[in-house]
This record gives sequence, structure tokens and C-alpha cells, in this order.
Amino acid sequence: MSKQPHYWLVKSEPGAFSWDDLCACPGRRTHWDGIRNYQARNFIRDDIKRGDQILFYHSNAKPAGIVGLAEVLREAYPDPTQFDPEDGHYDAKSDPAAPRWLMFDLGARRALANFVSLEDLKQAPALASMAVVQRGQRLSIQPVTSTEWAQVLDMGKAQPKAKK
DNA sequence: GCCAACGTTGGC
DNA sequence: GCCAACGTTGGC
Repeated sequence: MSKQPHYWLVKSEPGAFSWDDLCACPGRRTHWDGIRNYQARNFIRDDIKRGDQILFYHSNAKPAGIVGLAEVLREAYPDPTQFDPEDGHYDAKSDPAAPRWLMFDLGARRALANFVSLEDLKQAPALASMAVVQRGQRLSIQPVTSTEWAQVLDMGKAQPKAKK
């Protein structure tokens, strides 16, 4: 039971919600709603804690990659979009007395000085087992190890080749 | 726009 | 409870 923050990677399609969109939100924070995958839901419910650190990843982007760092500001609570028939994430089978889907709040910390593309991630031997570089990995919230976190931050520094 | 890989659904 | 069909994700 360490007090160390956990590390995560969240994917967002910039056409739907980009890093810039997050930074434009009041307080540079938002509700991370619309998650409709049980594995991701379980991470939200069980593991994502206030203060955890997040890599903000643009998927379906040219190029795809990590643009910035965010932080968990509020832990799991029910996602209201599941009860809204007008919403694209509506789930008729979810019981308001026992909501099936959860969300959390995150806030932008800072952009990476150097965008770290998916290609960069794949090139880094230290990241060979990172979830996001695995073929066919579609999970939109992924755990990141502290080693991977440190490596990505290093790659995201202003002079990526200056590593000694 | 293509399509491989994956998660979910539903018939049986 | 199996598994084929389907819809979605997301890199390319």
C-alpha cells in the first residue's frame, strides 16, 4: 500500500476531445466520461486515485502520441451520460440504483516540451512491453509503470537526443 | 478508407 | 457456456 501515485495512459481522439480542448476547459479540468469498457471501468472503480499521474495520448491522430501530462483530481463517481437517452453513450441496461459506468475527473498539468509519437515509443527498447505499443491494444485507459513513466518524460524533454 | 484485432452480443 | 457474427478501435 504505497503512497506513490499510480501512473496511467488515457487515449483521446483529438477530433473528439484534444489536449487543447482539455486546456481550454474551466480550471483546465474535466470529467472523463463515456468509458464503456469493463476493464477500463474496473481501473476507474478500483485503482485510479486522486493524485495519480496521467499520460495524455492522442489516438487516431496524425501522428498518434503523447502530448501532455495530467493528474487525477476526483475519484470514481457515476457517469451521468449512461442515463441520458440523448447521449451517444446511453446505456438502457444500466440501473440508476447501481450505475454500471463510472467516470473520474482529471486536470491538465503541462504539455510535453517534445511530443512523443507512437513511433518514438515503439523505438524505445525500454518501452517494448508498454501496453500502448502492443499490437491490437484498444484499451482506452492503461496502467503505466513508474519506469515507463520516467522514460516517457525523458523522451518528452526539450532535447530528446541530449541523453547522456 | 482499409482492415486486423479485439470486445460484446445473442442464438443455440 | 460456446462461438459466430457483429460493431468498434485505431494504426496505417
